[in-house]
Amino acid sequence: MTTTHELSALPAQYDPRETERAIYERWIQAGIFSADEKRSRRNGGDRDPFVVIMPPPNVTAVLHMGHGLNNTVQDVIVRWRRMAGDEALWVPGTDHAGIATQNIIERQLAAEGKTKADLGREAFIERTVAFVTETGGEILRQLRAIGASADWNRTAYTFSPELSRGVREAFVQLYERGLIYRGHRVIHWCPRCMTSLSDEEAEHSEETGNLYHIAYPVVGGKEGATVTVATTRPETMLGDVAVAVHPDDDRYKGLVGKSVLLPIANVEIPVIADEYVDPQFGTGVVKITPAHDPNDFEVGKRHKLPMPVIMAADGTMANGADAGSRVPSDLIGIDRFEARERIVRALEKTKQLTAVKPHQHAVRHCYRCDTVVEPRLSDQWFVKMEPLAKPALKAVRDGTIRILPERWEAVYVNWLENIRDWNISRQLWWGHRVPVWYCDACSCEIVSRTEVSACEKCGGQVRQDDDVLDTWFSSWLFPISTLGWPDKDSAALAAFYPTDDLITAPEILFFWVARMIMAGYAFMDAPPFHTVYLTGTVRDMKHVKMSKSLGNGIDPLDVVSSYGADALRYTVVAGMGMGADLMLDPNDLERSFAPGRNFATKLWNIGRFLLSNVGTSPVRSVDELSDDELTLADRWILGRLNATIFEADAALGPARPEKGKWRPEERYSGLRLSEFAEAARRFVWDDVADWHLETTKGRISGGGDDSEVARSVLTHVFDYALRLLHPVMPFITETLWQRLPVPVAVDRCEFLAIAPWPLPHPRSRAEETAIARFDLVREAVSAVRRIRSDYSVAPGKVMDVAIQSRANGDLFTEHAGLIGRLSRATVNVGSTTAAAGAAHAVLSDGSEIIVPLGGLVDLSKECAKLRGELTQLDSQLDSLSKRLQNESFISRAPANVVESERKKHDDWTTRRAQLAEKVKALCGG
RNA sequence: GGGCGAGUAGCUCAGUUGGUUAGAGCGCCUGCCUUACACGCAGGAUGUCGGGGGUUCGAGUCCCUCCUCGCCCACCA
Repeated sequence: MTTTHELSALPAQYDPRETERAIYERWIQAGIFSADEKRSRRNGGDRDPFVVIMPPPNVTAVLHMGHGLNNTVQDVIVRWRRMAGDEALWVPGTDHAGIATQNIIERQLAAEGKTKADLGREAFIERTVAFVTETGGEILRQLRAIGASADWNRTAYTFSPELSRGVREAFVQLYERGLIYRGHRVIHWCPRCMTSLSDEEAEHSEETGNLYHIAYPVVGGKEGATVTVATTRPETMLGDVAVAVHPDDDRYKGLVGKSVLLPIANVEIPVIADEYVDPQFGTGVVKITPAHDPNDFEVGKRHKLPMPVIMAADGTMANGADAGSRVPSDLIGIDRFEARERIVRALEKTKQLTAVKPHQHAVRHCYRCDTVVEPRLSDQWFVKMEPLAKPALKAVRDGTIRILPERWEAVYVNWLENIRDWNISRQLWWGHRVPVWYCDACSCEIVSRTEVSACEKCGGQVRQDDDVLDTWFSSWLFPISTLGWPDKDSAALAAFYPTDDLITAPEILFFWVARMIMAGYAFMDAPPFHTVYLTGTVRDMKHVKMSKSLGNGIDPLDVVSSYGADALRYTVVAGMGMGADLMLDPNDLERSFAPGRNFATKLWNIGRFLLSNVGTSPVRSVDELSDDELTLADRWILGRLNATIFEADAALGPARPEKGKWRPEERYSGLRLSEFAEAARRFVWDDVADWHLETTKGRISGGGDDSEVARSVLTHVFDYALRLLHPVMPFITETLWQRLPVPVAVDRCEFLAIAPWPLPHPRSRAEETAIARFDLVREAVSAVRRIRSDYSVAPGKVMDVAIQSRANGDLFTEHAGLIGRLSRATVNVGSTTAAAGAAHAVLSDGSEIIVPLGGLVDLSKECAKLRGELTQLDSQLDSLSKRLQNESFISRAPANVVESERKKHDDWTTRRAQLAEKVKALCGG
């Protein structure tokens, strides 16, 4: 793209579809999203690096509003820093998503009437690779449509050879440090996905089930003696190896040491005493099923009990290890829930089911397929988390890392303080294979960074562990592995690690964010980032989370094609408080995205005005303009621009902690994107478009020196407005900026996307008075307009207006023409006496607006209005007087507050007198 | 069961350390196609700031309590 001006006029209507794709293409070709290691200060360059790692979406994902929101926020921040002169890097990527992807392929196979076993492991993986290769890049392509300025040359994939190397390195390092071990214990098992899950992957949900009371006969006791246990999962009773009571429970003291007969399985099991039992709950007797309940497993270990497995991997009943023939033949192969029914019925028949009570309890479900998970005894690989958690906890406590919004810090701390070991092995085919080899000949175990083909000790055959690693075991390395780790000499790692902000959804605070922090300290001895920003959730108008399955989703690409990416981005950014949920109506996209679309159109039309009025020939630089060349309106808008730049910077920054750690006063500041967007919108719409632009209308066409001043100021102001808005609305601002008249003698870069972020103008000193004085002019205009509206004076009729002002007569005299033009009136400034039959208004400086209505209007209306005002003023004045007579107030309130209240009292008193006089003159009495 | 958050205009939400007459967008009402813009312009209405109590000269803001929603965590079978 060239910087020469487009001489053709802008089309009347902005068509995002026509422009967005082309502009994005030019950005890519210019390479402005590519970060250069050598320019990073850490590598001897002259720019601060600013790095954001994109939360990698699943390779199989399709873009939804959640991605839209999250990636827009990231892009706004990255674009802001890029313009601010940082070496900005946004690393994109995807996640191979073990369970999720495998499920999709399995579903495809099922549709073909096949299972993964039919294919075998190798063919299954080949097929999955083919699928991922074909469809995997789709979501990243979609992100380009919303303007994501990521460095696509660095696109990462958790299952790529490079990142896989990091996964192995991490595993081996942790193993060598004794932080990875194989454990035999009860874990969460999804019978549908046929794999183990981590604690985090087994989600709780409150459900009403039943608490079944079952009587177990006491062996050798009195005829008919029983103990009654309570359970929510009767089918697990076949795996019972004991019943337990509390050691101090007098009810059952005599029973401990005796045996009971387990119904159906017909095995004798002991009664034991264990502190774990709560005498208050249920019957005070607990059945102990070590292989199918984590607590019972602990009890079982303490009492050295056998641990029979009575369920197969798919959740059907089976006699597994140590089960003997506990499961009767008619239950074998029966699904666990069906088996529950059957067992309950059988117990009813034998009168051993003594009660069924509804019971609220938390049931865990698989986070991928929602199947109820089954606690199951098995061998898994675990990461010992406590040593890893320590530095991660310290980092947030001491301000090395901050989490926004603040409240999530407590959640984070709570999780880390109660951290439990992480089950990282999955019984899947799709994922990084556990890098452990076994030699059966000498029964040794080899953990290796490279492939092992023969036993190191005996040269015998080896076989690799069948399991793969949890997907999160690769994504927790993302901030380091995408930058080249474990390659210690990686230029990218040196230039860009630690990164800066991490922007993601709170759902993965534990899955991903906390673990990345742990990995950062474990492998780099440094935090991965200094700021975690957790966005809200996108919901529909009933506050239900948007999801494809519920059919209440919005496809961001629909929004892009209807209203443009900028409309989507602005709406999302402006509508979202920090960490707050965003409500959008999937049934009314037009209304939902109106704020963004309307604003984009507004910008477009300002651009059209500029092009047709200011033209395209170079303008003077504002820096050359002297104060006396500028009109009051010019000085006002330049002042407002300065204020807006300050507001924008205050809302967004600081970009990084000034002294390495967040100091208390800066810790929760910045990243208030909606405030930033709102400040920019107010400036463009309320100030530039509604006021300043209107004041230039007579000037530009007038020719001469002032015409040049007006062209210059308006161009400058719009230029800077486009810069401020570019991070939020990159496409339309770039389009308009490319056509802006270039200031004389000012170099400018090729793209707005890399144009310097606005700095406050040096002219700022005199601005405060200019702002106050022009505000009075605006007040006068509004007052006249209100009178016109209140009295229904026809829009076409030019009204005669008199302004009386003691303090600012010169101001109004000077601007009488402007005030008249903006309010459609002929304005005279002087000492006209209040005429009967005229409407009045008082400005904040005490100046009076008088509009003779020439009998057009019923005066009683004006009088009623004035009397109402008077009454209101009286009551306000009354409470203010009381306050000022209150000695506590005078003595305890800060002096400046008291002073301003006094001044207010004086002002109001004057106003009251004027008003009363007016009422008397106009309405008599 | 533990912890956290929210309740402000019809809707979605701002309201920094307590201090002018509580704001914005959308919606609504009135009038306007005023040659950049009807996706617009001008004007307007609407709030016992969830209820109650307290601290204070002063509370939407701080404290207590209650009510209503939401979220996170949790091995009571």
